[in-house]
Amino acid sequence: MARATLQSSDLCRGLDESAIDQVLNIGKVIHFAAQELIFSQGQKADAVYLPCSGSQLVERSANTGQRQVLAFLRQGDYLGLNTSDQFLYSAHTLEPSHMLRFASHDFYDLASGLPVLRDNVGRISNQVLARALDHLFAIGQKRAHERLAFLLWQLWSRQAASGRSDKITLSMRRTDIGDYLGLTLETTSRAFSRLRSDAVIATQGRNLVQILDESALCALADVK
Amino acid sequence: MARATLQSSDLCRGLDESAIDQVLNIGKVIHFAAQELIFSQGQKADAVYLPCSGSQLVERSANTGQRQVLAFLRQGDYLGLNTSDQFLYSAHTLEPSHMLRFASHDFYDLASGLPVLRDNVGRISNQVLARALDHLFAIGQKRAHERLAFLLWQLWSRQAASGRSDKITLSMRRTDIGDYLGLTLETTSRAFSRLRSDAVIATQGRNLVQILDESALCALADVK
DNA sequence: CGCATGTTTGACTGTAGTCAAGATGTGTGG
DNA sequence: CCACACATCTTGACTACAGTCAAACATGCG
Repeated sequence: MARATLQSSDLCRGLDESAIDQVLNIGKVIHFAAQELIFSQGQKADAVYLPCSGSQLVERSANTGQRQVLAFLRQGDYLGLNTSDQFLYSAHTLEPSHMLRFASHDFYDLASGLPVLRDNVGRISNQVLARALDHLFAIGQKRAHERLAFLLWQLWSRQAASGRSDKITLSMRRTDIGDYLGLTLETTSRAFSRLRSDAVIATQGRNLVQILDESALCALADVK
Repeated sequence: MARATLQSSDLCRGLDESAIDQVLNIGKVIHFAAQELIFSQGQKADAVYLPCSGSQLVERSANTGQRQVLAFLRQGDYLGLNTSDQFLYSAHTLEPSHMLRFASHDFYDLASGLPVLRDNVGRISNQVLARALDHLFAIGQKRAHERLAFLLWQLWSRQAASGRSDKITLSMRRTDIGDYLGLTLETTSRAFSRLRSDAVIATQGRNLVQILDESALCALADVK
């Protein structure tokens, strides 16, 4: 599983088999239960993680109890790559997950000897920033149901990269979505209802969303 | 001016004089008038800039006319460092400004031969991301006057790095502040009034803010 | 089946947005 | 140097969107 994750990752794009072996060599697959803490905000940033299976959540919380969810992760994403010496956020799993873990010093030592890997890390940093800017725009400028459309489009387009389907399975709660979008869970729920009644999406159970009108979703999300 | 900017920059931290000369060699100081465009969103990202004087604004706008201000810059900041092949945002000056400009290929060629410079670029990327996450948290979770406190604290603590003073000169309009904080200019203005009546700040003219109660400002901004 | 957890909906409140008028700066030309 | 005109900012009145509190409704697990 670890090898498959690496081979299909942007991180190892352009690396030959032997280089991938070197990367694999310093990593270790760890299993986490659902809702298990991976690391905490403020903790020494001593590791880099690659999700191999399951889904994870990245969040920042304040003394005041407020919480901002920063990202939802899955296979193909990265965790802990762009940190100073302390983690600026916490991460925990949503579903049971396998994560490929690298000790930071091992990882950066290896990267400094593999220019391709090093460049990939830089490229990924840029992607992470680009995503943060999209997120910022959505939260700062859009209305509730548009923000939800933005998230659904994000989730959908990222999973579409693997297998084409008009369905999304949500592994997070409404509260998590709300905290990602800067909304309460009630407003989030109403946003779901609105997209449903506007026939943009349909839902089966709590966690399965079907996209009925892709172009409407894009328009609301203001993408493409 | 360019040399002084570089010497005091995080970008050139740890570089010796000859290395700084090399950097200086590939750069060129350009002067911009107030409110002049530096580059546009979508344009090929062919340059990196360092503000030497004046102040600048980074923004993203949508087809719908909505605008999110992403950052206010001044000496000590960076512009265009963390981009893919196209700029993901536009930048223009607020005041007349001198900017040190590097062609991207020159800059990255040089960086690949100077490990210290390369590492500094990575560190700066992380700072940029860290700031974006702070921004995200503020917009997603705080109320209007708290968001303004957050911005004032940011501006104040960054200028405090140079010379200690309890005053901040704002080079941007209320609209710009509103678009940075995800508020309208009217709400922004009311937030100023509120901080004023709560004796957190005082204002002299439109653009000069005096910080009366630093601890209240920090508490509202939820920092430190 | 029953309970716990999570979600939806309803009624009401509060914060920020909109529209509009008035005040305060800022720059220019007489 | 003053007067005027334009920009920008502030304030007010009203509206709309999202937040709060609360109850009813699902869903899933033991």
